[in-house]
Amino acid sequence: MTSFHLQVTTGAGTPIYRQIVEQVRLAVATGALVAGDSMPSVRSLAERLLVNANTIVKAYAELVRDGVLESQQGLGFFVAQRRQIYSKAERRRRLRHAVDALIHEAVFLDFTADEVRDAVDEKLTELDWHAKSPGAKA
Amino acid sequence: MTSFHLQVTTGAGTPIYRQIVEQVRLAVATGALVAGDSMPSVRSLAERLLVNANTIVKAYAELVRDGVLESQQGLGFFVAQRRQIYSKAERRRRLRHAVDALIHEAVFLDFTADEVRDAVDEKLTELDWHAKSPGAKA
Amino acid sequence: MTSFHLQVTTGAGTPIYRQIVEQVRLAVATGALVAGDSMPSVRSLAERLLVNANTIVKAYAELVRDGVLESQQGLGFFVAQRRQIYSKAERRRRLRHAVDALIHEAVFLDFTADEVRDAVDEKLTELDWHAKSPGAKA
Amino acid sequence: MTSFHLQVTTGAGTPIYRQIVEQVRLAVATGALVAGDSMPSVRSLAERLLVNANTIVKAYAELVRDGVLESQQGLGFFVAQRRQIYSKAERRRRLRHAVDALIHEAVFLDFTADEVRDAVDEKLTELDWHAKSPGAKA
DNA sequence: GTGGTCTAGACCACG
DNA sequence: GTGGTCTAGACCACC
Repeated sequence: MTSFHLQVTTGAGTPIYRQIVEQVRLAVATGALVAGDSMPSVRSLAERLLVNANTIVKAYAELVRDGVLESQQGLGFFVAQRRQIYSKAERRRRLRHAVDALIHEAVFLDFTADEVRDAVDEKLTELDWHAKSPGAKA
Repeated sequence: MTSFHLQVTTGAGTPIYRQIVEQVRLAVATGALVAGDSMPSVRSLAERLLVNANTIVKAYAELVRDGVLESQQGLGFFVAQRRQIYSKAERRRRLRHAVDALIHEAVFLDFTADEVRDAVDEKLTELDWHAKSPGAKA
Repeated sequence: MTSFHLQVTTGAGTPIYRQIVEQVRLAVATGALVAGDSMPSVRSLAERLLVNANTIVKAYAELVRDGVLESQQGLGFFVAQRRQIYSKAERRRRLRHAVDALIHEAVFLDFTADEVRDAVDEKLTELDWHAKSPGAKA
Repeated sequence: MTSFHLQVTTGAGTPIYRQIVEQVRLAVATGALVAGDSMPSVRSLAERLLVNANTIVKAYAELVRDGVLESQQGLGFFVAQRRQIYSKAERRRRLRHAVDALIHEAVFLDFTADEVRDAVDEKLTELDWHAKSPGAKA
């Protein structure tokens, strides 16, 4: 049970289960969590974050569906081997969807197109992330 | 559910939701309701006062906006401790957050930085959206 | 709202939400439901089947994730254009998983390998289904 | 929750769960409990009788197996109306059901009939499992 | 102890 | 009215 940092803010717009999903995904992407690591149990995490156990169940279920976690009955959840479960078309579709969400928020916040581009660039260079991971191929 | 007295008179000049707002405010001001007290549920109060549930929703919403009440998803409304309003850097924070969400999804889907940039550019030019609306102020 | 037949049996081993998912998938596969058809509302279906609304929510959510349905906020759920969202590897993985489930049940029921083969053949010829649908390609 | 009398004596020869089973059976037989009556929840009864919750679970499970009680997920246990035991063709029915599940998934994943047959064969030969275990009887 | 399914019923955002 | 998120707490299957 690698106790990586996990934190949720209630009252914010984003649902709690979504925050958990995002943070776990990020932790896996950055290597804070690696394949085989065990996740905190549904109940213990619910207590730690002061949320209902079913909220954790929902978050873990989504991560399982997306191939990020795997469940072992009676043992708990574990970080899965990284694999690309989506078809090329579906991946493009999802990227477009994510871009739309960003633009939607930016429009709502009244930013300009250039400000959006800058913000994206800034984040990309900050991560210094250019190429695909070699082993990943749908 | 501290059952403080609450009473509305229909047919009077003042809207029902305003009467509720005023009475709750008064109750808080006088100490009849203190921080942490739970309010009657929207439905139960609607039944008790023989008014439409949306009327209660409207009254509670105004009290939340004014920081008098707080809502806890799935539990109900509670008398608030204090209130805080954010703005200013909040806008910037939310843009960064939206960008993060996009990048995380892109990383998860195993796209490259350039593919992300292209997808964003594509969407921006598609919308042909360059400048802030004149009346908007950063 | 094409009122195709939908029926659940409580007390059986299979969860209610799973039964719903299967039946909707089958209806789409057989053409009983076609792209654009609207699904019964969460609430109405919950009443009709005498189950909790959240059970329907869970079933519909899974169908959305699998690309079978699409949700339009405030309007309801609709049958989506058929598309293959999974990568080739993931499809093989899922087929293997489905085969494992069958074998597991057959072993548990103490059938022979040939009996399993026959049962599969019987069903396949019954459906007279040989080739991929032309337009489907990940 | 018809609060019929229920009492256990520890230290006696008969196991606690058997005492509970007998008393519930008797209550049903004498009409102290009638069809539809709800039973005390597992946890509450465990607390009331000062025994472990699993003991109650065991007693209730036996009563369910015997058709005395019925369980309604999320609601609790209720005195059953009647009972029915299945077998015989049930085995065949369950195999067909399992096959159907496989075929549905395969159709959904857009595999061909031959691909399904191959996948099944592959798994069967992998297990090198041909015959029934000698002691088993259809 | 673990996860999984289900019920009941709350508020929320959207149309 | 629609779907969506959340809480609370029940039983179930597995280890």
